[in-house]
Amino acid sequence: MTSFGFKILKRSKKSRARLGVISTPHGEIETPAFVPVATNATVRMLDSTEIAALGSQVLICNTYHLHLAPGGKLIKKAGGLHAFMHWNKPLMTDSGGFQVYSLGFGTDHGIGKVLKTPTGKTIERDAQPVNVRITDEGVHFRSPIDGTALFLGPKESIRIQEALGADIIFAFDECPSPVATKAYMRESLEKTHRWAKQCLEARRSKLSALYGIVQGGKHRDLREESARLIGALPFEGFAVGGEYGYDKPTMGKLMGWVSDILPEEKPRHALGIGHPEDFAALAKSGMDTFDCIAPTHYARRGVAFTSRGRLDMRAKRHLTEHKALDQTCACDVCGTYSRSYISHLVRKNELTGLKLLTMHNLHYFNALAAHLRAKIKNGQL
RNA sequence: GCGCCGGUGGUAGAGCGGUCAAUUACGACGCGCUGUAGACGCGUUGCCUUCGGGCUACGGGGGUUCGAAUCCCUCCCGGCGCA
Repeated sequence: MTSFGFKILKRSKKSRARLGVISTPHGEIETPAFVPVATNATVRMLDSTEIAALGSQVLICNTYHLHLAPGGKLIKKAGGLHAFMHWNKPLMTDSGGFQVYSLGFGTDHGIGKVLKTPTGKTIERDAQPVNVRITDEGVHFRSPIDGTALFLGPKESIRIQEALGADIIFAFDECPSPVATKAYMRESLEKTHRWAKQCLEARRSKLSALYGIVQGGKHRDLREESARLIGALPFEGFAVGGEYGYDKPTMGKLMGWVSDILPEEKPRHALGIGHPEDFAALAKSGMDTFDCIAPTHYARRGVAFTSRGRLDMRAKRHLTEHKALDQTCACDVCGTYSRSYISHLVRKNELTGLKLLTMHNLHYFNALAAHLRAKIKNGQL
């Protein structure tokens, strides 16, 4: 069994981009890599064999959700997450830090972590979400499904993640809201930093590589401070979380500033960013892996990502188009089925339609990442 | 032929004298979604509009009433029962 490692094969002369390989006990990840999201130990609509066939190298599952059901203990008894879901390639688990936001202020304000239009809302220092209580020690959750109470702090998150046994696990952080004031951000950041150290102390095994998380919102000073502090801790890799400003250029710049501070020889993961138009910016700002729900989430809403942009397959016009979803795509779905057929399935709420879109989108995202690697290799990025 | 029940917007199906252009669901159309609570959420869905409102509508016709999708008469159509 190989242990964790990261090798940089090539550094771009034009940007911070690098071509690399992450080694894990369950195999290698060629980077930059896109990481599909498998929250409940499944990429929705697909089984593990199908996921692998679409070119996915690594998945990210969720500590909060898997702890609620079926529970870390059960999964451990099943032989760990890999055996449980029959996925023998690399796995990551998110720490539950995102749920601090998504089930907290995110739900309260009805917004995601990327804000395109101002909401007029702000979160002042010491404010608390409705269904989540954030304390210095950790976070008290209440499941939106059945009200189950769950406390997650750095120690709890690490315990659960070690029981799940992913190859890469993440420190427990607070993902702050994009509408938080800087005063709130400052305090949140200090919490995240304390928790990062506590996560390192809580580790019992080195079977899983532990990534520290840089926060700081859209504030350059906070981001840099966070990168210096987290980057100096003995994590095997690093992640950047939270929001990165309203526009893409800002995101690229902020990511780049963080990259410049983080230790160069360790891998970097961008948490929850990765629409197709973000890929190049992520790689150029020095990110090695990044996960995003976009391909799977949008597929279940009937949207295909293609080389010519998003296609809403619910639109009637696709019903009469007998060509492939994306004529330049090499995936089985595009090689087999027509837009017309897929549109028909989606419009009739047939799950097969959503499945086909999930497959295509995942292939598309994975191919996009492969293309990125090729460009770095050829000195084009 | 007699008796009973029923005919409402794209569909199903509420309403049963004013607050009804008509609840609701589905459908249709549009918008949103970036470490997934969510095969989801939001909006529009008779026609016209200077956005104040105006017009035409609840099988057809006629009546009662200040006022009818709602009550009465009649015709047409459907279901059930008896001949």
